[in-house]
Amino acid sequence: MSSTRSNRSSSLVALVDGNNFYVSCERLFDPRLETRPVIVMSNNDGMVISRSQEVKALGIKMGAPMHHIRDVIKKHRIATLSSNYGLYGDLSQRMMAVVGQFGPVQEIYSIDESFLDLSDMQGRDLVGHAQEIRQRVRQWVGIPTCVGIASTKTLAKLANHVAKKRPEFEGVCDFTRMNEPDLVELLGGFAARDVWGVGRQSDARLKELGIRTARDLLLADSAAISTRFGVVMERTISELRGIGCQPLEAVAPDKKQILSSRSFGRATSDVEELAESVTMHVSTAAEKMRRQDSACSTLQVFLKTNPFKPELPQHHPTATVRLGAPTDDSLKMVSAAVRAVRGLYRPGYKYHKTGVILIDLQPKKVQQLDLFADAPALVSAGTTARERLMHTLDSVNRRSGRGTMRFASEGVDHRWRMKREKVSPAYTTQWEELPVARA
DNA sequence: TCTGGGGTCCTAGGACCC
DNA sequence: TCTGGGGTCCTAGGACCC
Repeated sequence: MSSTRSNRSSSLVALVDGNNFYVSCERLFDPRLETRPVIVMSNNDGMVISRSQEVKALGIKMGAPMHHIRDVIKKHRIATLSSNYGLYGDLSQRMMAVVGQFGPVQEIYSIDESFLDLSDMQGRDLVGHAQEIRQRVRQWVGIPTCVGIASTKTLAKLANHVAKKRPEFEGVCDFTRMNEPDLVELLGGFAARDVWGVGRQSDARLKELGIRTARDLLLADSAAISTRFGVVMERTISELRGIGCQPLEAVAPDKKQILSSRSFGRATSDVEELAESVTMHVSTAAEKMRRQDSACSTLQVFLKTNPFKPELPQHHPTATVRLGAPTDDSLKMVSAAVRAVRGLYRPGYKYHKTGVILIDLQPKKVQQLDLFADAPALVSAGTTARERLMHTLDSVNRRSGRGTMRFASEGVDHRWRMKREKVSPAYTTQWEELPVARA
């Protein structure tokens, strides 16, 4: 054991994470929420995706279906809000910009978390530095955060978790300040499930081997774990021991696939409505794809009935659609996808979700040509009329809001659109909805 | 009435080739 | 009588993350 963390001094990683991020965003613009327990709900107001401290204390779990907790909500006067991703995304960008000033390399890991490389601060006051980050984000953006510091990403995640759970750390936990026996003992107080990369399934199987805590996992026989659980879990153990297996990625790599899907507010058996929703998903996904300058030659379309209603007949077909030469042309993709919907559709089922996945993504410049195509689709000099149209479409929608310019086959009625009954205003991204300060 | 959406990586198994 | 072995590619599915 003495050698397991001997090289930990070589790198320093901080994880900065927003506390109850969506709830914090909502509270920032509606101070009345400060004194109430608050829940932010998923799309369609279906389940819990962010909870204030008070809600966590009441034992309401992440992911709980809203209709299971109706009574608790009423009893404790919990405020429930539809999710407002425009708001969260905007505040996220501000938070990331502030955090990024505190280290030479930042990896934005999710909407509310980023890693910072602090390796060049060896021997300096890291806790003080981290407190400064927290204070500035709080002051400039308004979001409370916690910071975990350690020699690897996995340990930094765990340190962050400790900082959140143990008030005595005052929001910052630095594992590199602790000596090894103390750290191992501390980890004995946290479940294996709290470790990044240990999910529900692995946790159950680890328990069968007597591995219950983060400490147990750190001390486990990694060769034996590797055969039973695979290389991913083996890497997790290495990271717990201070051996970095996951470098920081400052530049987000291009997406390898892009998915757009959504449950309906109300199930439908109407093939035209299914086609409308799929048209919308294709155009959303294609716009994202063009933003990263990629093209694709294959897409998948799927329909799903509601799996939570086993008493109804179930149908969840998928179609894989080949497009020929790689393309980023929404029109081409829409017509192929809609054809696929008509092929997949069976009358008599209540569909409650559709989706489109663009797979096979590749940079536009280096694409393979279709051997049988009449003419190269995208390599022609300059831009084609179709490309200019896509460009116009994207810039209009960027400037004036999604859906300003769209395909006729997306329909206008949208009786299937999702439910968002309690959404807060777009405080930071729409002029008409800016908060007003009163004297 | 009522259970999200968007990703990544890994593995197993089948088809096919030499 | 004997019934291989190694490699690639593709797909589906599982597990994990937030």
